Amino acid sequence: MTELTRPLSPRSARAHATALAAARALLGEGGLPAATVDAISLRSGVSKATLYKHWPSRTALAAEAFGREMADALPLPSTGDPRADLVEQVRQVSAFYAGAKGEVFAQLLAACVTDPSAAPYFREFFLDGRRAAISVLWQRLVESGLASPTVDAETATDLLFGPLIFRRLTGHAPLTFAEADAISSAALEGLLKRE
Amino acid sequence: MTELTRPLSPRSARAHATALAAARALLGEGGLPAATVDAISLRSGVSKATLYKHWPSRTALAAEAFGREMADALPLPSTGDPRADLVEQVRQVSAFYAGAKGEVFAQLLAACVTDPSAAPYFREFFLDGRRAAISVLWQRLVESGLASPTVDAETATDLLFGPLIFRRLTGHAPLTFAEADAISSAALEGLLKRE
Amino acid sequence: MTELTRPLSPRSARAHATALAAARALLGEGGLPAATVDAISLRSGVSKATLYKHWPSRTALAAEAFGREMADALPLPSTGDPRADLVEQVRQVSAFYAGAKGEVFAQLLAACVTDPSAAPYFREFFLDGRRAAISVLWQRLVESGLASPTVDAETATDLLFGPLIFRRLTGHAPLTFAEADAISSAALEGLLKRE
Amino acid sequence: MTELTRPLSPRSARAHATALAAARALLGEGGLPAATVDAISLRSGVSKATLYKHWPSRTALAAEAFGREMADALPLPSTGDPRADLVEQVRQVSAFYAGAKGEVFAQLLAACVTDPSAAPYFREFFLDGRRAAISVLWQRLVESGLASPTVDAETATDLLFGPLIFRRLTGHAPLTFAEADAISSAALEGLLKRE
DNA sequence: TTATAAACGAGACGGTACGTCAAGTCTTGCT
DNA sequence: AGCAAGACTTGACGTACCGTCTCGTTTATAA
Repeated sequence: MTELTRPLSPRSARAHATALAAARALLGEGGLPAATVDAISLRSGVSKATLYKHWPSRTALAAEAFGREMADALPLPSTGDPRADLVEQVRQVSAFYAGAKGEVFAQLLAACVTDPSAAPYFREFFLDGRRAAISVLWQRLVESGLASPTVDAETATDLLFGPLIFRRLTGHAPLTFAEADAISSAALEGLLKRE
Repeated sequence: MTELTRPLSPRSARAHATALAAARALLGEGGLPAATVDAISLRSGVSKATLYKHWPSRTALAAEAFGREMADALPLPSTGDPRADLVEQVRQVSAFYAGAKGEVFAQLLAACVTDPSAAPYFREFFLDGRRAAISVLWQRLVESGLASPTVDAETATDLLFGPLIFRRLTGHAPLTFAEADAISSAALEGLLKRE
Repeated sequence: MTELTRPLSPRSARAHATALAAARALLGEGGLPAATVDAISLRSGVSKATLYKHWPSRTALAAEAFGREMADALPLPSTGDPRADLVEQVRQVSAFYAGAKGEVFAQLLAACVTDPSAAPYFREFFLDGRRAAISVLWQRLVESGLASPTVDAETATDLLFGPLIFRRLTGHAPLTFAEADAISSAALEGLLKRE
Repeated sequence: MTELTRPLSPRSARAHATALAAARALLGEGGLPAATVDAISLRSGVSKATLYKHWPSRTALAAEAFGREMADALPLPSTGDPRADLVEQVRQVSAFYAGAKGEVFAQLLAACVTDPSAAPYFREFFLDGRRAAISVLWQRLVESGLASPTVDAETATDLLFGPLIFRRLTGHAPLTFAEADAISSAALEGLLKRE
């Protein structure tokens, strides 16, 4: 448990949860631009003052809402073939980025650049989750002897997803499965051990 | 010549250039947040109305100003060793991202997510330049037989810089030379031919 | 001939007339707000620079256009009965003020408050014409011995039309024939000689 | 109490009053042109957004400020002689129109033509007050048997002040006491009963 | 007929103010 | 006490129209 997830009084917990639900709904309807503080307050019935007692900024609130929603949306593949699992995960994630949720992801990532107070929330509730998932897959590869233990999961994650995210942000190239495969295979060639 | 760089009357050209200079200065002083439309107008003496005739939004203006400034700031290494050149370029770029200019880069990249009208300007005046530079280096590698012609420069660029940019945006990991080397060597392992 | 109506070269005269025609049309379509300098220039093909060589301001141009149009629109009644003629004139004018043209009149009168350079044009091309018409009627009354020569036509005009215009501007009371009659009869009672 | 004068929370009332005071001061210094929204906001410390929550437009704000200021500035004469009182009132009002405040009055009247949203404010806070004052005087005349009850105070007011205001707006004739007397006596001749 | 100077057409520019928006803070009153 | 309601400040945005200016072209008149 971190500083961002301390226990709350029942009343506070209710306000907290209600606000998150409203934010999630608004994010789904119109992305981050729709998740206005006033809109969240209005829909949830939680006052603005209370919102700012729970989160340092609107972006932080949205980041937590988004992160919690995504927590279960991207299940870990587990076919037994570690390499295939990782490739599959990259494909899934690239599909995610290409879709509507990917748009929200991009908006949040962008917003965190401007609003540093939100970054910890985005990391805590979204990025760390993704990263942990990859760590598991990576660990399996290392244990299978396919990947070198000298490359840490951090670097592997960045190599596998950084390119996809970069494309998503700049929109200079499409995010198809083919592209995802090209990237993941190239990256994995570099990451995995030679025979 | 694209649509964004059509020839202008002398008078317009003057206003255009003056505005860009003011924007560049403001970006240098306080990053994107300082490059307000009013501030640019005030400092350059170019009226707001004129600014909005030349650019669709403040972000587009800033993107062009930033891109033009960076055009020469990142020279191509040319030591004769294609692989070393590419590695050196990655190191330089990672240093760039880690510095003050990298902050502005991140702000612009983020702003383009929110403001789609600015994205073409950012691509035209910054990203494409960077991408072209890498293409040259990549071409040398292909010609040297070190890299496979089946991997295009686009993919290579994304693989080499996507991870760095991702780190810069989320701030989850530092952008040191060591990190840059780890990433570039891992990526290159996958990209380059095995002997 | 006043300073405002000096002879022009054929070319200039053409531009002058074309601009006035365009202004008149625009006034008819959307009132003074529609008679933008750009709109007049665009529709007439007369450049803005030329417009400002002929008139000191957009309002002056519009005032002249309006005044010339109205010159013949309000014919003098001439039934032989001077008193009836005057009453009829007041009724006609009140009907005019109540209509669409009256709206434009009000807009021009208002604009001249803000833009003093236009006032002479409004007087020259509109007000003086109206005032002259009343003078004729008033003169007939005086000659008929119905009105005292000690009251000048100026005062009579103001008394007869001031109230109507005041109502038109503030909109606090309607401008019906009944109202016009009430005002004119009351005013005339004071202006005309007793039996 | 009308819709324009509903009760406000203490906080809002403070902002409302402060804004009006600033507007009044600015009107006094530079007339309506000086009563810019930004200027009022700056001087009063009330933000523009708040101003636009309280009033539909800058003109409406200025109209209310002006009207409230004038409320006590033009006291009712009460000499016991109803006719003399009315003449005196006309003289006072004509002096008012001829002065600096009259300039502001003309500007506001003109502005209300362009900005219909402001007209109710000008009526509510200025014109109705003036009109009520005249009604009192007129009532006294009627009660004294000097004026006919068939002429309503509305018409009398328009007849007495319309001409003055018309002169003030067009500037075609001066607004001296002599002129005012000529107008008022002529008008009253028509309005008052013959013995 | 041709030169040439004035006037024009096209349209960009500087300036000023407008009215709007969302973020984040603060007050007021209810529970 | 603590929260809902909501008004307030701040800062920037993008727009509209005015009147001025530049530049290249047309037109009228005199050589």
